[in-house]
Amino acid sequence: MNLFADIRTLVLDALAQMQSEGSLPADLDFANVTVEPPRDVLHGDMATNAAMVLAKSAKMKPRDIAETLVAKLVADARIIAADVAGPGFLNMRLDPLVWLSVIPKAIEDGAEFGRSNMGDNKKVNVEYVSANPTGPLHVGHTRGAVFGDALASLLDFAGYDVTREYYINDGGAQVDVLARSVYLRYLEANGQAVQFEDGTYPGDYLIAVGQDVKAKYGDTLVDKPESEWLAELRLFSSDAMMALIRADLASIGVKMDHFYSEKSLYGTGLIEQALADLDAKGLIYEGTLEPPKGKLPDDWEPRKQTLFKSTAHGDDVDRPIKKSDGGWTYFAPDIAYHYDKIQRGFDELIDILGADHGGYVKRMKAAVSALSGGTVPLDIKLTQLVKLYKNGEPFKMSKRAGTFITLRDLVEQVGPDVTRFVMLTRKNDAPLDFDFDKVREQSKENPVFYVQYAFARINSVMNKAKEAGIDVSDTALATSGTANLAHDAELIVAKKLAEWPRLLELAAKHHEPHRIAFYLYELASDFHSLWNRGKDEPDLRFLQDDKFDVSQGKISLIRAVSVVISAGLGILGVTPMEEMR
RNA sequence: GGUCCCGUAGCUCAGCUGGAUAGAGUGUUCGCCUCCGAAGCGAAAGGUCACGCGUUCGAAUCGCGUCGGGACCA
Repeated sequence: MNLFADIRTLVLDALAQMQSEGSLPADLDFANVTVEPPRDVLHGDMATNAAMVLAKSAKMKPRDIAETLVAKLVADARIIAADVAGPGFLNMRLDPLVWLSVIPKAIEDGAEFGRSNMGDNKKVNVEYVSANPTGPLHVGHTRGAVFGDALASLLDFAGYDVTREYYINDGGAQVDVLARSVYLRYLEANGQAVQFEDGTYPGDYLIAVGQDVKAKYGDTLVDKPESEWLAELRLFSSDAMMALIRADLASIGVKMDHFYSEKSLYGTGLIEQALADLDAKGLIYEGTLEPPKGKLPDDWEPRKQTLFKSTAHGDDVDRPIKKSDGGWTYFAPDIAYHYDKIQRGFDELIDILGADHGGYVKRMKAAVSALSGGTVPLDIKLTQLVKLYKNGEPFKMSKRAGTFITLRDLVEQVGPDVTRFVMLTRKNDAPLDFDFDKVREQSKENPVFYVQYAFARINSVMNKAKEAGIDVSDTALATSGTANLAHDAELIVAKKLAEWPRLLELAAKHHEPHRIAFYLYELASDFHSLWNRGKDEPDLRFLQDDKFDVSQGKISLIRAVSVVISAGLGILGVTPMEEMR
């Protein structure tokens, strides 16, 4: 149920009618005709740009089209007034009953209210986190995890068939580093004094892994050359790290459908297959790249290598896929991985990456475009840095000393709900300030609590109503009737509720879950406002002495608010709080 | 040198992919608890949408350029 879509259909029908009557040319494109909430409520309930958009191709004055359209629209029972304003805007006022009809609908649908089929069950793969399996997740990963997870839920709610996926970079040199670091911890567990030099991971989290290695191998690996334990410890260590990472993800409610191992690509021929596909399209060649412009790296020298002609698909330079020693570049398995996603039949791909991978976007898009023949869109969302603060003071992290803030720290200090919500109160490509103290503050300044507070207040009123003997079950409220909700202040809230299905589709279309967080804040604000008006205007109080039916109608309104809040929070992965005392 | 992101109220940020007089929070000033949760509400004040051209009925939004901040570049 999307009232804006309903009215747009009405407008399009009216336009078609005008065409059949000859008051509008036959061949017109209505695609750009929109029905939106007007910026200023004084203009009405909904506005359409139809007259202005069509004026040019119809070779008519906008106002002439609008006048005829007005006559058609007001014939519909839902439209009680329509008029032309400004350059040709058509403002409509709807019967309040139309707005109020959203209330029983929301209550009936519950957490499913607003679910859309715009995705048409298309298969979407959302790849996120994908941190190297070399240690626990830190703050930056957390933002990617929360963003990707909320986006996945959002798309699911919008009718897509979503797969949540994590790509494990377990094939590269950083896993060697991990294995060597674990070996040092293993020696330590066997009573040796060890030193962590540059190029090893000194973090405490490997101590336990070293002890586990000892438990499994005893002292049999001590004093053995690297060649005898490296392969073994690579596997052991990366498995241990993935167990750690899965636990981290679970602690903020992220559950992947699929973990895809880079290592599993090797030896299957998939890389060769993907590159053969590109080769068949004439996109692989042996060549020498131009030297980069500007300052040259000291060790730069021209060199012949195997290149992917990514410039044919929008990249700035062609990219090497083989190193001079004949091994794959890190790009080659990534191509194969995305090739595999396409082979698995996804209609759309989304990658969530940290902003430091920005340089990667064009080449990956080029690869997917080439591999899929342009049929599978790849959207790459970059999440910007998280700046940590404590009491307003920047909180420094030192990776060298191993004192970086982990996802676990966040969850322990502020909890998963606050972490998730706060990370979604900013657009993904805007830097985020995360203040450990402010996010726990219980005030309006903190959006998490503001929204939660609204939910708790509604719950509180409903409890009061129940004590007074009013039936506040959803089945009773959905049929209670909304005839008593005639006040403008109440209509404001109903209108905000009616925006939910539309907002959800827009958020899904643009891959921007943060819009939900902002919407929930606005909805909570409208509710708090209505609540306070009840102090001056007793008619607006939710509980009306002895008038059970009137009270029930008013409670149905705020119950609809709490339904939408919990639906919205559900998509964001946040649990609503029944009470906050 | 190049690529990508960003520049909106004193501060932190939205702005529904081109719509009407650009909006919230915070801060400042002033009001509201005998009353469903004041962890809240209302009002005032605050703007050259970084700057300059261009595209058109119409630009914070799209294009080009300049300046400034950030990320990245075998």
